[in-house]
Amino acid sequence: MNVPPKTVFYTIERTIKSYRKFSNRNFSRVVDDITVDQKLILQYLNSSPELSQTEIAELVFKDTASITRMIDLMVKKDFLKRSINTEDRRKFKLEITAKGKDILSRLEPVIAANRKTAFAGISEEELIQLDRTLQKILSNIT
Amino acid sequence: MNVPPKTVFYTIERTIKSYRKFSNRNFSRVVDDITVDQKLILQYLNSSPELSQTEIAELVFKDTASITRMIDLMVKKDFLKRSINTEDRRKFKLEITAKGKDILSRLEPVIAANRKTAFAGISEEELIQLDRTLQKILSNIT
DNA sequence: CTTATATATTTGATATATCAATTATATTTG
DNA sequence: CAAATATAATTGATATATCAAATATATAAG
Repeated sequence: MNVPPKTVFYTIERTIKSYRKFSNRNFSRVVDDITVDQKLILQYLNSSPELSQTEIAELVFKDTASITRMIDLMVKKDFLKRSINTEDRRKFKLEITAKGKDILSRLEPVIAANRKTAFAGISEEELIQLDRTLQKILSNIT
Repeated sequence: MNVPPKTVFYTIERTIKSYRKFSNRNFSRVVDDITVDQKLILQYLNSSPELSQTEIAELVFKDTASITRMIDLMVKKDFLKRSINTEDRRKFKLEITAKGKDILSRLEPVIAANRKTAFAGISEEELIQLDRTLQKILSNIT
């Protein structure tokens, strides 16, 4: 017997983990060696190039230590270039490399296709409702 | 402008991460040094004492390598006892220690209170709908 | 200006996640 | 039965998560 109040978080967890795996699998068909989170960082930097590492950390719900290490790796893989920010020498300037931009453009259609597959047979209204319920939960616990 | 089809996974991720933090915070008021996942393993073993490590891994959506290490730790912390399973010598018998049982009993009310807080103002019907939508997404991607 | 405080990032320690390879034991098949 | 295959768990390598402490720079307060 499944009682949603007792199992909803279980289902949420399962959904997000499955989606991560699903996305990673599809990404790896098009691009080598990039994770969902690295792609997300590229996307954020692409639309807001002035983001600091701390701001990125907030956006992706990780702490700054994780971001430091992820960006180290992304620099090593030549997705990003890190240089000193002369405005505020505590920060860095993060730039997407040509390789990073290429990857991003090749991933865009995959991202769209992933969503389409995931939401097949689910109406816009139903997604709005899903979002609304999750927002309620969020505001209850934060 | 927030378009749920593009942001729902973001919200799902945020919700589950916040709930994890919220739970961990509340657990640590009652018990020292236990994580949400370790608690979950204790709960599963409590209701199904014959579970193998592989079965536990499936239940908590982790791989067997993670479970090996988590259980190592839980044995070290005296939450669990690991002994050879004479029926099938590839497996182990996992038993909850007295300390583990005590922890579990002290956490039960916290778990119930966590859910109550998280779901305040959300009807049973709404939770069922949430669950239903997530199940649809799951079946689309697996 | 100088001290105190705040902010941005890094580093170290420890836990967890994931993949691939390995070991030990069980089961199947020829 | 012996060889092949399958299953359970471990180990090693690498990435990530999290906390606390450290470092560097900026800003505020006296």
